[in-house]
Amino acid sequence: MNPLALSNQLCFRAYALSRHITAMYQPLLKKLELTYPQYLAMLVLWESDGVSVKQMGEQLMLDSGTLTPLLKRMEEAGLLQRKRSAEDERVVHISLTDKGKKLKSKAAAIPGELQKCMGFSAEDYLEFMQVSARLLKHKNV
Amino acid sequence: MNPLALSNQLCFRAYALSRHITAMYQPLLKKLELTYPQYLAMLVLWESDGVSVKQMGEQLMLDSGTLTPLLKRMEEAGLLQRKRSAEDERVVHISLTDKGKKLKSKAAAIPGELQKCMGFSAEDYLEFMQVSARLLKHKNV
DNA sequence: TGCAAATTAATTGTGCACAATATAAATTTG
DNA sequence: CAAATTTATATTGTGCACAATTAATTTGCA
Repeated sequence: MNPLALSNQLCFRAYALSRHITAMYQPLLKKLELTYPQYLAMLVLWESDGVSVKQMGEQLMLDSGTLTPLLKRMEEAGLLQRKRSAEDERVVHISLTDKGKKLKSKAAAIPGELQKCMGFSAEDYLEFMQVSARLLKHKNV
Repeated sequence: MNPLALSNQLCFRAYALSRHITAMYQPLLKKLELTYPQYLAMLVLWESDGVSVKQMGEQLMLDSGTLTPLLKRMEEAGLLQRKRSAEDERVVHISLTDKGKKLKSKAAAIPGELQKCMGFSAEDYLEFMQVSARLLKHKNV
C-alpha cells in the first residue's frame, strides 16, 4: 500500500466527507437563511442561550477570529444579540432574539431530512460517531 | 435523544474531525512550506504528474474557483508549472518542477508521523475508512 | 458547413478558519 | 497596592471553499 496515495489518506477522507455533508445541508439551510457554521452556532444557542463567546468557541472548537465576525453577521440578520457582561467586561454574552428562537422549530426537521437524503442507516451513524470519537480523543501531543 | 443537540450531530463530528486532523498536519507541513490543501494537490501530482485542472478537481472534489488561485500560489512557490494544452486550449495541465518532485521524499515520512501523533490504531484507520466510504456513497440526491 | 450546446478555466464576491497581534479588563504577586 | 501575568475578545492578513458569472474553445448535429 502506498502511504502517499490520496485514496489511502484518512485526512482526505475526513476532509471530503465534511465538505460533502456541508454541501448536503446547504439546500436545507438556505430555507433558514443560515450558512452551515451559522447553523452550528444556532445549535449551541438553542441548547444554551446566553453563552459567552469563549464558551461557544469551546463547544465548536473555533476561536474569536472566526466567531466574532460570524456572530456580527448573525446579529445584523436579527438572530441574536451580543452584550458585554456587567460583572466581567471582558466577556460577551450571546442571546437569541425572538426571531432566533423561532427558527428552532423550522430547524427541527433538518436532521431527519439530512439522514434521508444522505441515505445512511442508524448503524452507520453509530459506527461513525464511535470511531470518530476515538480519532478525536488524542488531542494533546 | 435530542436530534438538534450538537453532540449528536454527525455533521459536526465530521467537521470537527476534519479540522482537527488538518491542525495535526500543520506543524509537519510547515517543514515543507505547504498548506494542507496544497499538500493534497501535491499528493495528486506525485501520483499523476501532468493532470489537468479538471482532473485534479475531480480527485479532490474542488472546483476551479478554489484550484486556480491555489495552483497559482504553488506555481509562484516554484513547485509546479501551469501550461495550456496545445490540442485543446481550454485545458490547463499541471506539471511538477524538480523542486516539486524532490519534495516527495521529504513528504514520505508524514503519514507515519501523523498516525503516531494522532495515536490511532490500524483497526481504527480501517474502520474509519470503511464507514466514511459508506457515508460518501450516496451522492446523487 | 454553420451555429447552438457543451466543456474547461478564470474571475468575482462572500464567508469561513486560523495564525498573529492588539487591547482592555481582571487576577495574581511581590 | 502597584506591577506583572492571565484572560476574553477584537483586529489584521492569508488562504481556502464555493456559488455565480464570464470567456474561450470545442463538439455535435441539423
